Amino acid sequence: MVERGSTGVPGGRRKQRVSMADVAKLAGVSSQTVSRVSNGYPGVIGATREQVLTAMRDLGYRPNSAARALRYGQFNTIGVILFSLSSTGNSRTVEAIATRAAAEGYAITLIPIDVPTQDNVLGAFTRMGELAVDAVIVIMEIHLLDTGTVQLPPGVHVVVVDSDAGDRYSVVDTDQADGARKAVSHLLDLGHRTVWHVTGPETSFAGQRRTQAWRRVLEEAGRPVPPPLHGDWSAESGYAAGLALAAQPDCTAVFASNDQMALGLLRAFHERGLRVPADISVVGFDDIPDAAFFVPPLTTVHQDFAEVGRRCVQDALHQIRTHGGSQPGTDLVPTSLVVRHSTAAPPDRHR
Amino acid sequence: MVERGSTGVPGGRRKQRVSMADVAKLAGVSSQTVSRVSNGYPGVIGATREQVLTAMRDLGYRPNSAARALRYGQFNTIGVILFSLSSTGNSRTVEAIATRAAAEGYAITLIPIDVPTQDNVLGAFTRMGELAVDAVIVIMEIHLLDTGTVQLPPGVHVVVVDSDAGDRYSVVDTDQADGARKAVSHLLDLGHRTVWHVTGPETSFAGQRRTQAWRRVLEEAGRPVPPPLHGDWSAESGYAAGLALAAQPDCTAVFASNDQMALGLLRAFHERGLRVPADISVVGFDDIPDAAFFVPPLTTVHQDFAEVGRRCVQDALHQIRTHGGSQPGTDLVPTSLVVRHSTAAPPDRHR
DNA sequence: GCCCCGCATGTTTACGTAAACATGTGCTGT
DNA sequence: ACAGCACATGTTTACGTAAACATGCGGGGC
Repeated sequence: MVERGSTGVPGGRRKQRVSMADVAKLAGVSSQTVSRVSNGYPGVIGATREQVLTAMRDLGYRPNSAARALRYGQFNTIGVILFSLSSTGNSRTVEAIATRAAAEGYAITLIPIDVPTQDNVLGAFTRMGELAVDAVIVIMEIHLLDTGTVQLPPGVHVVVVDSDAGDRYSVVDTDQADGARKAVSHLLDLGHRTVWHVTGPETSFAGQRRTQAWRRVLEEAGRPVPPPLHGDWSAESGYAAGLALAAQPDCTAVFASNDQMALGLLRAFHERGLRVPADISVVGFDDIPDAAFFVPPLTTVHQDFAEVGRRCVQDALHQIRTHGGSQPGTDLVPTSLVVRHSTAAPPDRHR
Repeated sequence: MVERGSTGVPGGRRKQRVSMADVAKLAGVSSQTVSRVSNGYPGVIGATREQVLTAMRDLGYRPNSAARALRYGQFNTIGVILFSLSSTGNSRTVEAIATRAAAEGYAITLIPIDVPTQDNVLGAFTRMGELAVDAVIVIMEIHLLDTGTVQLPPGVHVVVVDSDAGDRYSVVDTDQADGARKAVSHLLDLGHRTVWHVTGPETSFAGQRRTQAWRRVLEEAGRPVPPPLHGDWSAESGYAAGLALAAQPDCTAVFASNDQMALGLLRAFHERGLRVPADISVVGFDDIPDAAFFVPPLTTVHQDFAEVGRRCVQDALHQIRTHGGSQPGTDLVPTSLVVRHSTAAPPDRHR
């Protein structure tokens, strides 16, 4: 008989992972008793328990979660499908999801999608299907999924962030419209005749809703609606928009659809010699940590990403526990306007 | 006999997930044949294969990864333990890890640690041990682990980012020292007599190494070494440091240990009427996307987070495939200096 | 024409765990 | 003192998959 446990490689161990049977043998008990100790069940006498615990320590026993999952039919894992972690919002949402899930004893499995083509998304869902996942949280413009093509594996519970798919899925989202409303109203209240707007990409529902709300507020107030400038969330696109806006003599207030584009605006205005907020006011959206340290500190709409993440997990767990008992619908997380120093009344000549 | 498949809950299905046996029954074959088809093995005649595929589709069969993992003894999953996703660097590293891992057919499981106490870290490792994970990537100051207390579960392969634990673990990291050297040298080359410095937190090895390199360059050039100012990576701490530095009449150049603190510096200097770079030069570290749109655009050290993530996964996979065959050691990813507009020669009076 | 071999498919088994059921010991109550 | 029961512990089984081994059929070589 060859001793297969020994190997010449330092630290190179066969995958002879320690199982309950091994512990049981060493402790001189049955594997069921080991199981009971491992799971903290009562009905094991002190001395036996000690023996088992000692054996576990000596052998470095760790339960095999695959076997557990197989036994229980669930994995204590939530999958997160997302397009990108680069945006502050996404990474903070994911962090909140992970933290909350950990507190509930769930792990998070990340499935990133490089390029959001139908194929890739479909692939991600397929992989999720094969994956050990009890529920899936999708952080992505859901219309990319085109429900006709992409079939969510049945029996997998889904929560969607940042989408209008509330009729089909459980949706958690920031109240984009209300946030935008607050931003635009704030500028109008300061006395600006109207508010210009730098949008997010057209593929973004969050961006679309902010833009809709911006338009709505202006229309309701009977103000002219300037043509929106199209951005892509990046500071660079904000900078480009800022150069264009600086050439508009009647532009005294801008609502940017996120803080990074607002940063680009600030730089463009600074370059063109426009003082913020004396000559022109800027409001952003997101309230990223850096926003308070822009020059000048940015007035912006605060999004509670942590709360979004928390509710996602709550909803996912609820679906898991009730076997999909919850109805589709949209859960809106409120926003708040954080007023800093990038907004003020318009210059006198524009009054 | 009660039919347990039916339930009154809309969409609420028992966990009667479709198994190979179900497919086999419908297709009129044995489950082994289904297995063969599922895994694309040869030795199944066309007609039979078609029958099985049809049955799979009809029932919506998806393989159970827990059973697979149990059978094979591995999970095709890499765990990532991290302190925070909030920092740009971490989230981009994680994104790169996830992307690369996905390309290799591995999933990523995230374990966040709220507060990096020994207990929490230990808990995370324990959970990882129980988790279905073939390797672990730790993004964290490793000295928090204090190897005496925290025991990595044996048989789990580990890669560490941002640490000096190269003697015990496989470490992948940005070449912090070289990056800092480039930053400080750049400023000296411009004619500054010396360079002030805002550090990262003392608990950060990355920060420590940047600070060491800063000091070393000054000493080697025979320049005075001003007392470093202590930051915590946040723009706010950079702002505070900036206010202090603005009061130093002989300070003409500052190296901030990351871009966010540099942002804080820029704002403080702007508030104090110091022009950057005419009166004072600033260099950051990281090259976050926004840095190009600071006022003025920031000269900074570019870190290739994506490459770090990629190498982490490569190393982890290598360990998995060779059963831990790789030796501990440090794999350094090079940096580059990106010169923008926040640096210039010192004002004449300081020449 | 018969034997043997190859190939398609079926059967058995093990992976590690834990519920369900089975056993056996000692103590309690009358 | 003995029935009966509570409690500690052991045994069996199922979870879904796939390797290893077994079966059975048809066709080619002699």
